Amino acid sequence: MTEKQEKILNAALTLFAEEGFKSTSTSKVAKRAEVSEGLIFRHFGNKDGLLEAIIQMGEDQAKLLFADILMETDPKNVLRKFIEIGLNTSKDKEAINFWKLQFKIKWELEIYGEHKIEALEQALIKAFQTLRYLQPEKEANLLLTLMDGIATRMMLQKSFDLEGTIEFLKQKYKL
Amino acid sequence: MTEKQEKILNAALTLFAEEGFKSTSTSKVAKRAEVSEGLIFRHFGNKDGLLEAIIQMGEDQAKLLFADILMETDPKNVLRKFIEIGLNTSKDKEAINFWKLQFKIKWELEIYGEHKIEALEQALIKAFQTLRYLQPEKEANLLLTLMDGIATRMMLQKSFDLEGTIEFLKQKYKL
Amino acid sequence: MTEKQEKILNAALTLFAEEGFKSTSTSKVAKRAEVSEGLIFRHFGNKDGLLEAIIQMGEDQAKLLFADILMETDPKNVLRKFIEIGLNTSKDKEAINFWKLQFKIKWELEIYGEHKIEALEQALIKAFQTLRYLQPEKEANLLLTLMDGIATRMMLQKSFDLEGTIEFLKQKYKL
Amino acid sequence: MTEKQEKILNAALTLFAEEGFKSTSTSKVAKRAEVSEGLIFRHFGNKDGLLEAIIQMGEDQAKLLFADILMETDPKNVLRKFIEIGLNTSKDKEAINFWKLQFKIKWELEIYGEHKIEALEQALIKAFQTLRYLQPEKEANLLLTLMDGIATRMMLQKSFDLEGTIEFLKQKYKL
DNA sequence: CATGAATGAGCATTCATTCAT
DNA sequence: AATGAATGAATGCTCATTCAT
Repeated sequence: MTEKQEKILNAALTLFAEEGFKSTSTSKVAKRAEVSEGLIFRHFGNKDGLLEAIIQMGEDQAKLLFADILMETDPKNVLRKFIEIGLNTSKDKEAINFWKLQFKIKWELEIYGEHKIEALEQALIKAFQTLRYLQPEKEANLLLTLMDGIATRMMLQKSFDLEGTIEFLKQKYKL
Repeated sequence: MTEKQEKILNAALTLFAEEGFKSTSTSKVAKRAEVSEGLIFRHFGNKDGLLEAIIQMGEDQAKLLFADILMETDPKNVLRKFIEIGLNTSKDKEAINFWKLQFKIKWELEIYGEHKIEALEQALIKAFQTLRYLQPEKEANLLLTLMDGIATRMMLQKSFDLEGTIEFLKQKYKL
Repeated sequence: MTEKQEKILNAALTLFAEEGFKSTSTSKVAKRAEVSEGLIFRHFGNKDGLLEAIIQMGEDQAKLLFADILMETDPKNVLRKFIEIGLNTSKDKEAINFWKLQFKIKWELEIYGEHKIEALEQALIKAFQTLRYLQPEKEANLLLTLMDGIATRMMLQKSFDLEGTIEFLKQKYKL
Repeated sequence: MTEKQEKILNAALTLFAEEGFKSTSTSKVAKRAEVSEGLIFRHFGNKDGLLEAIIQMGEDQAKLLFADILMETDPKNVLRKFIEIGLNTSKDKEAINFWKLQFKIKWELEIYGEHKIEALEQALIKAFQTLRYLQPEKEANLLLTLMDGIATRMMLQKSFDLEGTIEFLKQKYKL
């Protein structure tokens, strides 16, 4: 990965997250990356290729983020760490961009990357099992679904009380 | 509202919901509505005007939908009806399109129409109060947030078990 | 000529003079005339027909204006009145519009209405003859040409000293 | 300046001069320049940018043309050269286009580029002063105004006797 | 690897004009 | 006579992509 390739990816990540994929022209990306437009195509083939590279980059990042949870053995810690993902994200500008892009793409292209969260789902199920919840699969699913809602609010509703919501959640799950 | 105006609105609603606002060209709308492209601009001024008309149309529909909940006096019924919104929507093709569009636009334009759900929030708070929940505002907010998550899954994750999730929710709230 | 026909002609005259023929859309004319766009075509066939009607209207007005000069018998008065046309025009908003339109159209369509000034030319030639100028045709032509220049400046150059120029001209021709 | 850029400028100059700025579509320019339409916008930003480039090109040319007059020291030569500008122009197809465009734009956009002729005006005033004319400013102004008239006729009135008029003028100023 | 000129399809929008009422 | 809905071609401009250097 050359320096210019990275510049392109970073520029594209920011712009796609801010304005959406369709609305961001390759010329805008080139300008922000301070690179000739042709170079984007040399490296990534076409605009979709650029998007894929960014998504891939994101998945790697996500794996790293999730690894911390997956390695946790104490079920309460699993839940706590999962619930706190959003809180940690909200403090890191780059992380926000990454997640924003994930959701924007979900909606723009109507692709829900189920496989990305499979491992996470299993970890949550196991945690709920250990904690003797009656319907651990359903609990896990509901929590995952709720996290989609929290992400939605967190990124779109300016007045959303992220910390309060997370506090309330932890209380509910007795963490 | 002439016949052709309605054809335009319907075509646009479907296409915007399917492909997104930016990705849908006015010419595509015109073709689907079997109408000249110029007519769109005669009636709605510009593409944004068309979108606004659709959103307005949707809001009127939403008000009708919410009115049923707002008039409910029994707190358990308030919660049940609210939770079941998604279920009812999922059976009506037009309603799905409308809600899909709402979410797509949220993400594409990053606008969260908070005022639209204010009345609903108040109704939920009151319901939780009556049911003696300790933190009715937080409960209401969490439920609303969860509904955003359910909507996200319902519309993007093909394998999502909507009915199971709703059943589980009702059980949780003892409805 | 109905009332609405007149409203259309007046609106078109003003707009064509202000913005030019090509740049003025029929819809703008209709709006300013407070008339439906279709009516323009009912009455004048097409946009060119509207222009022709205005030009005709202008020619009638010009004939009236020139008649005063043509009926003059004293050669000095012929010259004076001719030279002072611009001065008189400059005080009448409607007249300015009319002349502006004439020149704009000249340049936009590259039509020089020679026949319109033939009678005037003859009157000037005769005046110069009577005043014993050596080359009355050339004198007449030069004066006519100069008037085109004066009109150009008067209508386009904001700082143009119309009165001074006319005074100077009268002095030159000993009027 | 690439070859295609020049082709665009030349095509645009001709077309704008022949049909006017507003009436000439960028697609027509592209076709005549045998170039893709997009290229016009890549090089000149937008249609106005193209016009500006042409005007700039013309102004450079005009400066060259005027320089010859401005450097002249003999007052009679100043006047003669000035009066003969039109004659020289009339023999150069490209020059005619340039001047035609200047006047068309004057009328289409109602801009009179006063600063362009200031130096020329000063040179004329000085010439008339040296020749002991009583009102050199007024003489200079009148001559400039007359030249606007000559240009108008020369370019719009097919039957205009340019050479005769200039001959007559030279005689009047005893050149 | 990197540039930037060049392309052609597509976009939102405007326009003159027609037609049913 | 008058309206306003409706059309289809054209307009200025943007975009993703290609290619010679």
